[in-house]
Amino acid sequence: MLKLSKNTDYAIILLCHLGDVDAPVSAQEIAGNYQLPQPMVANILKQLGAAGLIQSVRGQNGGYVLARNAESISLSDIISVTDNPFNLVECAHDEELCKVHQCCPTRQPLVALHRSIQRFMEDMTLSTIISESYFENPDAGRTHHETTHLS
Amino acid sequence: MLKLSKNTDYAIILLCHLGDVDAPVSAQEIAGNYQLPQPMVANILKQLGAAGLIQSVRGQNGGYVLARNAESISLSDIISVTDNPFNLVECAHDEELCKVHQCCPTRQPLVALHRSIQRFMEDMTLSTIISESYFENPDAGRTHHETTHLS
DNA sequence: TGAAATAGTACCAAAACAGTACTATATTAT
DNA sequence: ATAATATAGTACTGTTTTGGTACTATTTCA
Repeated sequence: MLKLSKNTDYAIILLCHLGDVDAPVSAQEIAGNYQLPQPMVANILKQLGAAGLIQSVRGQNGGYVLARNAESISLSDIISVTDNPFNLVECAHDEELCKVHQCCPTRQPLVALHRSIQRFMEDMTLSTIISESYFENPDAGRTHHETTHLS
Repeated sequence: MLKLSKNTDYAIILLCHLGDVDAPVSAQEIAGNYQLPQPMVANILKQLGAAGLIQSVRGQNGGYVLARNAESISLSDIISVTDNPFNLVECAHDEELCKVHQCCPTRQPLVALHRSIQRFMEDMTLSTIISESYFENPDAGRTHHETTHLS
């Protein structure tokens, strides 16, 4: 249906939060903060940790921290963890999969679209996302998430 | 999962075929030509007809023809018929839907990505798709779909 | 009048998504 | 030590979407 999964949607929120805080943040804390289902948040953080995007700190007062700086984490990185590998059309990566191996009219232009999206996602880094978000708003302090309403 | 539905995938193939032929083409004919499931092809053609992208000719020797010229049919038009309305994120069109109406970090950049994809799909017309496809290959005649193999 | 085509609608199985549950292990505060 | 708090790993479940089918009615032409 050409839309991002909740996993990805949430992952971006989580990572933005982590990118904005220095101390380890727990799943519970984030889930509470953004009113997201705690088990899902925990799951996603686990995945992001396993993928090496964030680093886990176990034990009491533990949580997660970004494993690299926000400039080096791209939207593409995130999506490849939380969504299945991005493939606008099956044959985009593996031409063998093309059933219509006669004269497939779709491949050329759709692969172009695929690449275009891919590039956008690679260029869009977490730091860009954070700077474009409302975290940086003058009247929205780090802990006052109620202050700004999206228009 | 951020991929095109089979419906859309097939629809593009069907429309390319129609754009390449003048006389009405039946669902059966296309399904046979591209080895696609006939009922699905029929379904998709019905939808495209209802949406006004193609025109139906009923009765024996009937079929479908493009309702407008291929320049005026965009990938966006096609997808809006065969996929659910394109929404990379729920809040892209309807901000009210945003659950995290506190300080949603995702909205700005994801709406940007959404718009970028949207524009690409609006600019990509059926005639462009056809001209980029292999229909126009010198050695691939209109009815010889076997001649070219995608590499 | 029968064959071939679309029109409309409804249905079904399999896959993906969204979300949950449970057990084990690590760390720290007391 | 040990209880509390956290991640790690894994497996499960209900709902939605997708992919595909079936059936009946209607139109048109030979």
